[in-house]
Amino acid sequence: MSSREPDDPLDTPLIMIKDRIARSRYNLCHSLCPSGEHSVVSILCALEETVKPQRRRKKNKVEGRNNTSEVVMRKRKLLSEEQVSLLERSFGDEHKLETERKAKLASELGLDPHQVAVWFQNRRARWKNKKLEEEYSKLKTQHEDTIIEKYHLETEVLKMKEQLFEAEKKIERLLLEHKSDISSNNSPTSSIFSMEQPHFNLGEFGMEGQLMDDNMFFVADYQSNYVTLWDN
DNA sequence: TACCACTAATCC
DNA sequence: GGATTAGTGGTA
Repeated sequence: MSSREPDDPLDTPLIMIKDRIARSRYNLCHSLCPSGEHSVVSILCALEETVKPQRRRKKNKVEGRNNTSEVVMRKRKLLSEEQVSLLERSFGDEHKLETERKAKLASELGLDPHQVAVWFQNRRARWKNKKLEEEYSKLKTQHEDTIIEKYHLETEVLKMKEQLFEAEKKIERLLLEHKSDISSNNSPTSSIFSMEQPHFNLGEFGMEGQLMDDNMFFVADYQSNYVTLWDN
């Protein structure tokens, strides 16, 4: 009576075999990607992509004379206009084809039920491709519109930044002027905000400003009456 | 078993 | 060369 080796697969529980396969997968991936940057699944998928076998269809063969097999070209029968028309109408009603409907259609068309099934299969594929193309062109248009809008917004932001920069420069210049006025003991500038505080005309930026103290500048927006304060 | 993706074969 | 028909293998 011969006893099996302890490592005989037949003696190994299924769970242990699965565990070994998992560990082998991990070791393989680790050797391919030691940094662990790519997941086991992504590496396996990539490997499968690269070694994906091309499916080659065998040519139809028939038994020839003297038991030799001959390669024959498959004859493809084009459907008549009436057949296609009825199939199209049926497809328009419902893209799926139940067994009963298939048999009924096949008998009405004088076709093999398998031919009807294949026709529906191919028709669904054509329909899906068309939908994808439509969806693609819709998304492409949306994308192009978004790019144009982004460009306009970016241009606007640049203009506004320029305006802001100019306004800040002017404020700085006026503050300096104000300080030099004080030091030379001149009388205070008139203001719409207050008679005591210095007022700055920033009309070209759509606003006017007033110095509240050494660290605070008060700005009124003409158009929206919105009032802002910021630290100088 | 029906369905799908992919492909080959064929027609026009 | 595009459209159509049909074979093949994988999957739920």
